[in-house]
Amino acid sequence: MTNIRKVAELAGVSVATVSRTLKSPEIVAPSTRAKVLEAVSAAGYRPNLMAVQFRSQRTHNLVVLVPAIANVFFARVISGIQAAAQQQGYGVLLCNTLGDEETEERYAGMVTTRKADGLIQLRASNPFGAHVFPAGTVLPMVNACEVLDDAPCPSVKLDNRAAARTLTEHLIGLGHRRIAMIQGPRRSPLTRDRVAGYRDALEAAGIAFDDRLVHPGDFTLDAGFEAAGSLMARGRPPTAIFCESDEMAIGAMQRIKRLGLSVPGDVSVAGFDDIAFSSYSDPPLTTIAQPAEAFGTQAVTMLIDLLEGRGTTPAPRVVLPYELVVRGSTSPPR
Amino acid sequence: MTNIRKVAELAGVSVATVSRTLKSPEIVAPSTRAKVLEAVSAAGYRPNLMAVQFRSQRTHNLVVLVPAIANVFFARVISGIQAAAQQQGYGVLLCNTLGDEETEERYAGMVTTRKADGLIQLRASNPFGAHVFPAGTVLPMVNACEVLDDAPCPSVKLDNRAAARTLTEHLIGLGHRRIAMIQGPRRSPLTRDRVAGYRDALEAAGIAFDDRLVHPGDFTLDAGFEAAGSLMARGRPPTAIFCESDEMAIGAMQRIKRLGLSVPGDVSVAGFDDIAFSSYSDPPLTTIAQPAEAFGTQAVTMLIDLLEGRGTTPAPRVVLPYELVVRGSTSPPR
DNA sequence: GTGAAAGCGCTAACAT
DNA sequence: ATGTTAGCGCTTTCAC
Repeated sequence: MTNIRKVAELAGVSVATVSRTLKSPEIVAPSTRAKVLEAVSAAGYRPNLMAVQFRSQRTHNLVVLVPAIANVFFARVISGIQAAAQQQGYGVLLCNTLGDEETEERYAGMVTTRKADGLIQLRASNPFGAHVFPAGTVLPMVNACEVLDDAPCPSVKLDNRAAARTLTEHLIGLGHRRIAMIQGPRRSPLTRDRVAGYRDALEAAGIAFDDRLVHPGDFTLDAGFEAAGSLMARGRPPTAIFCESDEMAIGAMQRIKRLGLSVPGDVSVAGFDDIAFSSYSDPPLTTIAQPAEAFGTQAVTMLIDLLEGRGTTPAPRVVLPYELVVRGSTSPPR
Repeated sequence: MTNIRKVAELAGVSVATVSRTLKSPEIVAPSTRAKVLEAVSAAGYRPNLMAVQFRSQRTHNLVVLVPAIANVFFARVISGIQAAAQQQGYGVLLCNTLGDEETEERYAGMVTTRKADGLIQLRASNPFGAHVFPAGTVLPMVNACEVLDDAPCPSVKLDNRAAARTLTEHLIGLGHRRIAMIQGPRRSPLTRDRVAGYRDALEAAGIAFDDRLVHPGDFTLDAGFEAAGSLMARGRPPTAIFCESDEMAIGAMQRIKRLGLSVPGDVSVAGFDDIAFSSYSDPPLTTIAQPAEAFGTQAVTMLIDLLEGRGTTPAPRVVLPYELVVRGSTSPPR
């Protein structure tokens, strides 16, 4: 492999001069610079980043912990992360955790073993829990999307409670009183906050909360399909269903249609996320739009700030805006 | 940071012994081993992978070039890649290229600058085109999904021609004669092979190819929606549409329904990929199922074989199986 | 403005 | 079985 020494020989200068020419061209004499640059291209020299990393003790890599890469919403977040990282000179080490804590901790080891400089966690859990960090050090991590209440690091999220309240109010405004909810995983802060928003709206409208109208799920198409089946099998089925993800909403709509009912004629359905498929579902889905890519770019920016010593105290807690998108899947009840 | 020297001091042995204890425990005396392991855990020692990489000249990272991370099919391939890489001790550096050649070449630089050991390319293009490799070296790369005809490296793909023929035969078998096709990008080998399969089937059935029935697209929902609009506006619209991706098929179905027509009553629609949404579309989509995750795991295995000197000549060209999945979106024409 | 040299943490060749 | 040491490629003092 052609290294800096070869280039130095070729240019008739010292390795230090080659290094300087490449890193701070302005401090070498123009004539030397020309010689060196010519030698660099003559030799087809590319700096060995392993050595650079080793020397500088910085990999310029970020680990990203994703519960499910194939989830359409997360895929958009990852796109945002990758674009922002690339733009700031960082690589992205992608890890699919399936929401498993042990797996997350194992991947977090990439930071403690210096394979990456920092980590972005898209789930509400601290993967460094078991890792030892020198006291007084800031955790090289940012928490995004599903955020810990007391995240020991910067975080980016949505005001899920307000968003869920907005969506529920939309349904109530249409005249619905029996509004079901297909939720995310029970222990997720996402679920907790959105349920809180849902209850806020019910309460404000004087509608009693009925726990037979809530059903847990896991954000997938299958979960929505199944949950809609049990909800519609109730004695007094709901006239509207609020799903905590668009995927569940699409699954739910399909189940309702297979029961011979119509959306929104018999049941209104609303989702959360605004994925691309939601504009093309039948009917198009009413939902809460989240700025998925922005979660990624914001998380990257905050993490790099942290890594490069531009972090602030207290850690920033960014809340991104949502938007209610009304489409054809919601209408007044019969 | 606690390094191997600290551990050696703590255990009262040399750094070499610590290294050996960690790499080949069996060659150190049991008593020494115990001392060292204790020191390791007492010091909370984690080997510095930057140094290991530098020393061994191997990063154990793979670069993955994806045209579009947010594409549901690719997301599944990436899941497969990540799982296999992780399992074999490699990290995945994910790069979103948007199909841009310059971007691909820039990312390929991660291999020439030794930030990664090898590369998986999911598009039919050699990103090392402009990079200089020592003559006689094998390119540290594998080409998957959309594969170059003369890929200078191992490859994994589908028999797209046969799959497209199978799907077209299904439509012909139902009685369709005017079968449109919404294609992928014009210059993609995927498009070329699938069009060839489509024409094979037409020809075998004695149906003349009509180029007014083919329409280019780019695999997205939007493209399917638009293309279906123009196809149905023809004087003699098709009775069936074969879409080169499920996303385009879902977009097309939605457009057809908005025209007041029914699927499959007025027009049958078929897709390609078998993404999760296709089971939940209305009607559920007839399609060609591809083993998306398997593309990823196969690509990783071949690449690591190559990197670790287990590559074979000639380079393996793997063809994965497809399956026709018949659902409700196709039926005999009126 | 340029060169000489130390040293980042680790592994492996060699010596004992 | 264990220790000593060179050296991977680079950046950065410190001299001149």
